Amino acid sequence: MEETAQDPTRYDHNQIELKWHERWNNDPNLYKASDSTRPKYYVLEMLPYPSGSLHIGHLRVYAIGDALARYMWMRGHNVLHPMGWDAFGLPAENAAINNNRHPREWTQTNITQMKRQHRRMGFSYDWDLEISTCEPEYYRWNQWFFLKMLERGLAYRKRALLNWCPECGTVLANEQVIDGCCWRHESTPVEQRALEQWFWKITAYADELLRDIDEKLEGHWPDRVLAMQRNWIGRSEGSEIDFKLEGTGEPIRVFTTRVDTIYGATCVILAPEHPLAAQLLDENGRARAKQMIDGRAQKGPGDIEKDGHFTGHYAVNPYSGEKVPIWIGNFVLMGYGTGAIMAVPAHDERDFDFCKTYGIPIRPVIRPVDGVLDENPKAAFPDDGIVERSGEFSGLASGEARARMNKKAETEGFGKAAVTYRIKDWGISRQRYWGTPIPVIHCPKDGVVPVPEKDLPVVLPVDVQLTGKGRSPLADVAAFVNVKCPKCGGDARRETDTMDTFVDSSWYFYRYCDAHNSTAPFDSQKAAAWIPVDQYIGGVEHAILHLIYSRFFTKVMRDIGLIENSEPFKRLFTQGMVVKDGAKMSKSKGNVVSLDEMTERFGADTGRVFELFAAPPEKDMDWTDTGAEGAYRFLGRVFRFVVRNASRRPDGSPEADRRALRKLHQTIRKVTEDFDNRWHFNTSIAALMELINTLYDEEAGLSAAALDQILPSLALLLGPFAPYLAEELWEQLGRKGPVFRQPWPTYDEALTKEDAADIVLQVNGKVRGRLSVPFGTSEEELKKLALADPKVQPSIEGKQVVKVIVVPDKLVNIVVK
RNA sequence: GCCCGGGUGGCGAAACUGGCAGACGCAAGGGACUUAAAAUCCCUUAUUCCGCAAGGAGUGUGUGGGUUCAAGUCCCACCCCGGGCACCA
Repeated sequence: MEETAQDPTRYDHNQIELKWHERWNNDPNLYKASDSTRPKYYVLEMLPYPSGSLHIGHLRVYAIGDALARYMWMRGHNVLHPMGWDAFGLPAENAAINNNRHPREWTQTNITQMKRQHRRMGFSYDWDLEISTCEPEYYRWNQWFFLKMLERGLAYRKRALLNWCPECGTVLANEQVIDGCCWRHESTPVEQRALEQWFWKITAYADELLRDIDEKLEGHWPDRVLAMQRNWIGRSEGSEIDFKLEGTGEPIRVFTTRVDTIYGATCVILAPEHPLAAQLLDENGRARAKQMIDGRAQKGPGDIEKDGHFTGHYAVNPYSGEKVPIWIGNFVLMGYGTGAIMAVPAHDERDFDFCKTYGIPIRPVIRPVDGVLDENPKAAFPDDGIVERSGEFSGLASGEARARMNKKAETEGFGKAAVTYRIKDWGISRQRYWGTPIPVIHCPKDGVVPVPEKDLPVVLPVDVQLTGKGRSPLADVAAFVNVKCPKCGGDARRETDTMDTFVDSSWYFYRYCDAHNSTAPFDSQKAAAWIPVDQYIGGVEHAILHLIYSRFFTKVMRDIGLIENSEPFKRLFTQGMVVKDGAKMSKSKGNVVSLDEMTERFGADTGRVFELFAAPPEKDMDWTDTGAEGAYRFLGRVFRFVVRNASRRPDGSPEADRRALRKLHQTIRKVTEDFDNRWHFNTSIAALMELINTLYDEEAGLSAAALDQILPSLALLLGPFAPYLAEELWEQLGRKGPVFRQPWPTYDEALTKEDAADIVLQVNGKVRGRLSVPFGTSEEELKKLALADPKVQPSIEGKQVVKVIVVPDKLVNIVVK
């Protein structure tokens, strides 16, 4: 490119942005939320993982959050807008294994890089509050929370079959298994392994987590996220009923939601892992059970066939006294309900399939409310109806029958009404290095002994051999493992598993409120001043993982007495993905546009404006370079208009002024409403484009007085979307910044009014003409004008006018026959 | 199978409470400026038909019905696409 003389009307994004970047960086208090006389507003984007460097796919969530933060400042709030790093995690460890770099060093390098990019984008973060979860100052509080959980009986250890990802070399929580595969390795099937693990009792809060969805979150969180959480918690009301093992009388407890069908139960089916199964089965049967368990662990994408095996034993139905066979079946899950079911083939599709296959009788006991009992059903009838052939309960409606049967079970002591949840306790142990050490010590004499609070943090050792193979690398670090028991002083071993990294992100937003506290995770009063987060923004992929863990943590913290609120996030917004060439941006797809490249070519402002303009923020958006050029042209047009007119003092014409000011006030209204109602920044930016188009049209006729109003307003309106350009224009207009501390412009409703009402004239709903009349013209008058209109005349001539609909200031529709 | 979204020009989209469908941008075409190009500025652009033209007539928001003076918007049935859950008893 050839050297050209400096043209002050050229929009040189690099020159402008680097100038302000420099100034902003030299002002550490610029974005400090220090004015507590203003109402608080806490806006937060989900904590990023420092994976390397940012690309334009990452940009979107921050562009949304920053626009909101700046707008809320301008609306007079004291805004908390922090940023930090979810710095523990597997990629760091894998980088260490593959490239022989220490996870800490790898992580630090990435943080430095990404922080530089965040700053270059001009986001309004208070970097003073920056946290990094891999620092002992942070993770010691994970350990502290662990001890609190232990004290309250919310942390426990048990041996269980767990999801093991061979690729990660560690176990996964249920929430981290997707389609039978690991959430990080989409094509790696998860294996079942029996391991001794730490669990947190999220099930103790299942009911409250569910209830607060309705009571506190509904209407403020996206429906689909709430639907996913409800589904995940999976509350189900039913009954637990004891069948008796024939011979010994040992109770076999089943869970059912349809106790009203129990007279139709023709067998009892146990999960193959059910403890009783091992007792009842012979050697051959146990082999079949093992087959079923293994077959299920390796289940591929498709369904598995129903498989069953008769134990040779019988159980007695407590209502009918009938003797039914006991089977094991691969479709009965040990982890849900009681791990045993009664099969009612006539009224449950799965039971129908199973019993059909094995020739077990099918006995209908429910008839449709307005029908008869189907004696030979071709398929299960799963609906509620009227109970038949059920002794004293015959003739009752299903619901009533359930209530009375539950009562009977309770009175006679063989069962009760019961609620079951799908959600299971959160397994937090991980057999990896780069995470928070679990603060307990195993003593041969005293068993599991918590590390005393005064000894926290248990610091992650630096010198560790990482292999990624099977067990925690910490187990091989003698200096770490070998300790004295805090209770008896004898030789003991440290726990070598680390915590799931979702622990780190479950409470970080509290830490921002008091980021440098060295005696507590945070000060309760400081947190109370900011929590709940007013607006949380992030990807929908965390709908059940992070967002349910954080809700759980908040409830526990409340019960500990740290805070008073029960929900962490008042409002949640989930932004759409950035798509390029029809696919989500990712390294493996090779469609990544680096943020640095984009910034160099177009500037941070253009990137932000385009990402907000191309689609409403909750929908996926397509990145195209030509689209970004459009956003760049728009900013250039604004820049040139302001620079050209900053020092002109023209006389102008009242008509041009009126048209331009009308557009200005309409735009202020539009952008304000978009912020306050639905965040459709695409239409806000479209409105700003319309404004600049009008200003170009009217430029020659504008007066100095009009310009004095228009130019500063333009800079302010641009502030949330293109902060660099806004600041530059503000300065060129001779104003003192920063823009985001100025009051948001207000509009005058009277000035937004058009001169005249544009009335559409329709005949039978078809547009035949239009009319310009003063606002408030009477219905009578409009009707008269419409009927007399020369454009309308031909369409009604010779026809009978049946009716005339008049919508004042809008439309007249003449109905003719 | 169940639960959420969604289907509008060549493309991304707008139309918020039923009242002119397609704002705004991209792409495309034309023009101005320029020796030329880039940049910039201006104009055209859903579609079919009639007309030399000014202009006019029709069609059009996944499909089929319905409600209404009036439907992208409301109701019923269905098709397609995306996401979530999926032997949860």
